[in-house]
Amino acid sequence: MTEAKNPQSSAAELPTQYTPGEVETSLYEGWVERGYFAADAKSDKPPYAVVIPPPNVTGSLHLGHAFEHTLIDALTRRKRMQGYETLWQPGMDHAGIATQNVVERELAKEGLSRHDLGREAFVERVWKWKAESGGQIAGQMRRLGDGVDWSRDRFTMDEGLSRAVQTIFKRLFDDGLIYRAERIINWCPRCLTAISDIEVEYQDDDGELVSIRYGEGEESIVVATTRAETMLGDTAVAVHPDDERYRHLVGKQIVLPLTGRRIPVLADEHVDPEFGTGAVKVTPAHDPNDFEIGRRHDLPMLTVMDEHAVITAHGPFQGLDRMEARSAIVAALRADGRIVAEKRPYVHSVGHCSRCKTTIEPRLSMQWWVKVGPLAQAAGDAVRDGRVAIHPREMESRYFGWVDHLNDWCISRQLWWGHRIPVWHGPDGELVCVGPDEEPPGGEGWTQDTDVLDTWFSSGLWPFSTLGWPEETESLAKFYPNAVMVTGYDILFFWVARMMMFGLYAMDGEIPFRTIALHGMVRDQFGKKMSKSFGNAVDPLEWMDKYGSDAVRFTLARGANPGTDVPIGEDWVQGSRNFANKVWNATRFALMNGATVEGPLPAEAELSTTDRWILSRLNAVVADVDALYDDYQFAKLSDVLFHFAWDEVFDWYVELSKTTFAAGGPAADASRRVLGEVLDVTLRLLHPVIPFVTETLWTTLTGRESLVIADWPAASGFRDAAAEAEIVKLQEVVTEVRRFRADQGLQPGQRVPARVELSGAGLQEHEAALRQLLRLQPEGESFAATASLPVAGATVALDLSGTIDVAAERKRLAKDLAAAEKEKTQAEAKLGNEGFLAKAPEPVVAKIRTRLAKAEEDIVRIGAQLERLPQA
RNA sequence: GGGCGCGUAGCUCAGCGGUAGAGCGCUGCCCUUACAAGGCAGAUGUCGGCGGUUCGAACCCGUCCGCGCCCACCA
Repeated sequence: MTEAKNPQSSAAELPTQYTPGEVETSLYEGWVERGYFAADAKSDKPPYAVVIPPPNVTGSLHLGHAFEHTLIDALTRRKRMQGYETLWQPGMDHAGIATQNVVERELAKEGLSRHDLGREAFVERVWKWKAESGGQIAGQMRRLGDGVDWSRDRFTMDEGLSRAVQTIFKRLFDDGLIYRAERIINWCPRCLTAISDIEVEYQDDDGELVSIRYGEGEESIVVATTRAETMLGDTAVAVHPDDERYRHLVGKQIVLPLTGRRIPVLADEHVDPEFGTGAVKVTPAHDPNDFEIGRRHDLPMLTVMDEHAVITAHGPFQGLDRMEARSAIVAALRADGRIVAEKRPYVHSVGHCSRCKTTIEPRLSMQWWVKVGPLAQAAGDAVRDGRVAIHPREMESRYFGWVDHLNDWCISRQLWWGHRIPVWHGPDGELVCVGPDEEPPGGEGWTQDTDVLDTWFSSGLWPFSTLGWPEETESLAKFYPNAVMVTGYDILFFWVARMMMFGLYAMDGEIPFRTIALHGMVRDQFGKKMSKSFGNAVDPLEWMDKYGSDAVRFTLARGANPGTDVPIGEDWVQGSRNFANKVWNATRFALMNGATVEGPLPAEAELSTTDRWILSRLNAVVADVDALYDDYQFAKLSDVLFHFAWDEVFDWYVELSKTTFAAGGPAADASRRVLGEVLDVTLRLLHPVIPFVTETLWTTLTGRESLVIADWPAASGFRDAAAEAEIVKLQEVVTEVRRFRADQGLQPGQRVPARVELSGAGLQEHEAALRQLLRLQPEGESFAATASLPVAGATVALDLSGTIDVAAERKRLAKDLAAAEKEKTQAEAKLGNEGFLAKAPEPVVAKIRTRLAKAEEDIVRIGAQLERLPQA
């Protein structure tokens, strides 16, 4: 064996199996300590910035986070290797209502409510929770290998970001884009707060549609409702203006049952005469449509429920919960003979609080609003004019559909956990919006608004608030706009659209990021949604402990087709672990055989065909992977790397190199350098997705400091089509002979005397390797060919000493013959088709001709082989 | 009611106009000195149905059936 340039001891350091364990943790801490992930705003390098979609501090990360982090980490690691000043901005979201609910549930276990503590103590308590949850999340991120700049860690409620919130609030307020108004809002009677339209989840519930007769005799009209309890607040009945049936009643007053109140019948365009009876009860204070009708007709707004959705209207129903009231009122109406029809069950769409699933109660309420018109217009335009690209493209329509038909955004929440609205109320109802450096108005009777802001208000500022805005920091100048926003399609409206609106507004029309790359949701191995209640949710830590972070990451990346959901099962993670182990062992082999990265690659003339083949393929793969990264095709690039590494490098190049190494000499030296090169580059290519195992192997292989700061491979442009074709041919010959051996029941290790004739295929160079791969002995003196296998112009004759299984061989050949004949028929049919010849492009026709020629050749060859077989 | 998308090997999914693919699973042989978390060989599909366009369709068009998601003020 030739002296290796690499210390032989390095291979001995590697055990025969890859065990991720604590290796991963210590590697990660080393990376952080050495400052690899720190982003320097003063750097001359071009910037590449991505913000983390800040996880809610409601607990710990799930597999969906691991997925998203894998993608962002891979992107940023590659860019860092490419020489960009890379910032992966970490941080977390206070997640107002979600976190408040979690802490309230914790309190409930102690038998306490937030009111027992009072606002200040409760908020204190939430901060304590935040510290715990935040610590847990940071730990998970480190375990995953997230290359974030921890020195820049932010929280949506930290001092700087609170300042950003106050600044933009003030600016919007002064621009007239934030206002206060009393409207029907979505009220959660459990969370006791207003929520925005998109925080309402609609689902089909079973209800009961009752038709109730209002008024008496001639002057009566039947209305239908699923919410009978709201009739207590009815202040009109509406019909369509053109509806002949009710024309005589319009303008009249009729008696509202159970109350004795007289309410008008009025005409309004909104009413659909086709629906139900064509008459609608109008409850302006408890239904958004009715509210609009009420506004148009100047109706009284009669509130009959309190914030808990308990009836407040005077009378027998007072104090009843809305659901109790519903049945009580229906019963009372039935007793009065006023129920003229009932439909049960009646399936209809009902809104629920997305946080606690309680049925939403539309409620008339004074709230703060953002006037989204101009902001949404700009957000839509930025995508329309191509300044921001949405990937995958199909998601654009969803974005436009939302941004272009947006109602004003209710931003106030009656919660305690969040950014307090910076407006002070004066004794006479004055409103003063207070900016960050301003003193709130003093004096008697001035109090700060008690509401807090919707949590998405602060996260909407994330791409620039994390960089120091409103200060004009170096970081802001360097890293805004971000390169890409990687996030789930489920929060396109909640978050992405808001960042677009606020980014463009606060940064004077500058977009927050150039590309929006939307990923799907992680699902279980059967494609089912993961959820705790369904019992199929997985703690990423569990799998990381069992199989390593790399395995989890690789599995997630392999499933990441743009915008589509990602199924993941434990078996698949196991498969990825196996891949990591394979890479591990291939590198061990290389080290044991003196593979090296030292010195220049041997000149082309010194390289064997095999070397040139693998280098040619390597360069093709580098180019492919680059293109796929630029298109956010994580699944495909992972697949390309998986197959290149395993099928081509490990199963063929490494196997072929064994012969070369055994022979020694300059060819072996050249191969050692090429193997070193191929592994070096392959490890670099794999590093962004599986950083840990690649780091361990690469530093051992190269003796250099770290792959994290290594250069990303550049395709050299070296390609050798002839070498590629030659190796493909060699693979054909080897596979064919192996197939024969398997069919003949030969044991894989059994040596067989053989005579090989490879010059016809131009494969002479590979005879030694071929003999090694096929376990073929020299023919010896008494050689008697009992089987002769012609393939691809080469012939391999084997001496099976008369033990050939004729039946098996006949079966195999018959099958091949049938395939060749089918092939011939198909090709002939094509070539006999004038339309095809006239219209098909030349390369296609040529391909068919080649196929036909090969099929004919095969038929002759196989026929001859069959003939040579002894009769059974 | 609108909009988007999906039905391809047992499972989960790629492919989106020129001989049907991957991973896992399955069958057989093998502990061949990097790796049994491995090697080699193999089996498996009327590409949801029906029409149409085309020399040629899993891929384009129409239609039907079955799913999923998003949006919408169905009393």
